[in-house]
Amino acid sequence: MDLKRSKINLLTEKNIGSEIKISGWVRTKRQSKNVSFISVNDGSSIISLQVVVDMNSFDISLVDNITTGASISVSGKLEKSEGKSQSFELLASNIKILGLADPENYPIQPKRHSFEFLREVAHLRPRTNTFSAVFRIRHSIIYSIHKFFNDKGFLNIHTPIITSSDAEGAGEMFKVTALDPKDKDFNFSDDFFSRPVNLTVSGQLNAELGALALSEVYTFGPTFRAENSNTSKHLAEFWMIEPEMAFYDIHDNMDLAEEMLKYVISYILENCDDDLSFLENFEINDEKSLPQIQRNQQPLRDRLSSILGKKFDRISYTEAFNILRNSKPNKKNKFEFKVEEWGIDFQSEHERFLVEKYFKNPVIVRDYPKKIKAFYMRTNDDGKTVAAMDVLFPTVGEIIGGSQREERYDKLVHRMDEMDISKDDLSWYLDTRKFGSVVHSGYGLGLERLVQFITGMKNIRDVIPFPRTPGNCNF
RNA sequence: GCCUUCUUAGCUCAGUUGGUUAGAGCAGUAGACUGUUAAUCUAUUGGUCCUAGGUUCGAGUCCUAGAGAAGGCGCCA
Repeated sequence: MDLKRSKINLLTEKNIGSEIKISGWVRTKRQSKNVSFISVNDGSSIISLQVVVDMNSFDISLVDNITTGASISVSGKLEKSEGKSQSFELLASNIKILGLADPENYPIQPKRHSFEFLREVAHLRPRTNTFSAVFRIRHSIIYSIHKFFNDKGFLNIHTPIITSSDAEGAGEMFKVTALDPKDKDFNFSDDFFSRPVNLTVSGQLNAELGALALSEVYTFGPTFRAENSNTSKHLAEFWMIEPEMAFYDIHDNMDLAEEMLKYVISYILENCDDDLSFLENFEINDEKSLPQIQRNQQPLRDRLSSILGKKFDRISYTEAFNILRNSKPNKKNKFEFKVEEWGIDFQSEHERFLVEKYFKNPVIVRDYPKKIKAFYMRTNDDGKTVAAMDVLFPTVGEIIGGSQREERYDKLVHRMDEMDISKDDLSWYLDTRKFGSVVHSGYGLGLERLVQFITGMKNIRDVIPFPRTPGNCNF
């Protein structure tokens, strides 16, 4: 009677007839006089195992204590199920309660909760079907990204989380100090690093150093932005994948981005079908209360498959600008921000028009006006644009932002002067352009936005275990 | 940061033009039930109507301020 624990996702009809043991958390219990049914889930998949308890063979008080949320360990024989919703079930011969869950206080009930409520109990929400599905898919996305790059010969490098550079212009930074900022003698020279330091807003500049020695590298780490952004697409702490490749121009860069996104999506379609199918049905039910126009036009898995079918549309900023300027909504003043002058930054309503209405396909826009882009992007021959590219996806918008980097020392210095960026602080960065500089490119992919797109979750706070947003740093 | 909306039982919500003891479903509790699938049936506990002021004979409902949340926008990934 010393059975090894089986994981529920690995049980198949082949195990019918054998003695097994499982452990997990009770989802629901359905009890009648002679028999009790307990759904147990161990997080290994969306599927719970039905445990059948013959009430005549067990102490009633033991079964009474098995409530939603309790953890139990059950051994017995796996049998063909008489019920409709599963092909096999576990006939309990031995039940051990591992941990009670007081039903008066356990917040997760076998019913629909709002996502807002579940955010308040984020420590327990992985015990729900939706969140366990999202987190399993999140894991598989992360795994497939590592696999994609590994198979292509990229090296994963860790770039610093605490950084002294603040010149990247990627947003407001969180200051890091070991001192008491309220101290009136506060002085950075007395601080741990003897200088002001921040949490990283991007690993890119460091990753470039790696690429200019190791050819193809990528970072995959946490990123921190102290922007007061209150939207369903922004987090103060999120995870970013930043590949950086020597000898890649902007077109190689776009090819890689498209190949990677398609690889990950097809990996998830192949390996996470149970979870995707659960989320797909959830979304369909959820959207029943919405008017037709606000619903998704296609079920989740069809949306993902349709990304794989076609090449992403690729256009220059100028082409996109002309499409937008001549578009119906622009002529009829339906856009909140009218498209009139070349050089404007596109608003999310413009991006959505391109992706969801005009092309009905992911779109890569490249060659943006240099005025609206960062100093490190390579200036094009026209002198007005830079070799930047944004990958725009339906629903989540900008999922990737990248560029070919300015590898020419003089031009880079010129841009830094123009934009008033300290050459002293970035002398190490400039060194790579002094010594053996080469054409190179890279991009940043927001992990959570990709998870959002793949799972169909509407709020980014529901695709990361413990979201950090303005005014919210619980757990 | 800006705009809009919301906050009623543990959860999800209803609550009429301001009118008496504030309602439902689920959960909980007690019981019933020969195999259930968010089981079902019967009974039942549970309320600082977000907070503080104000208007009124009377406020869950109207007004002001504050707190929290959601959606949209900006910033971006």
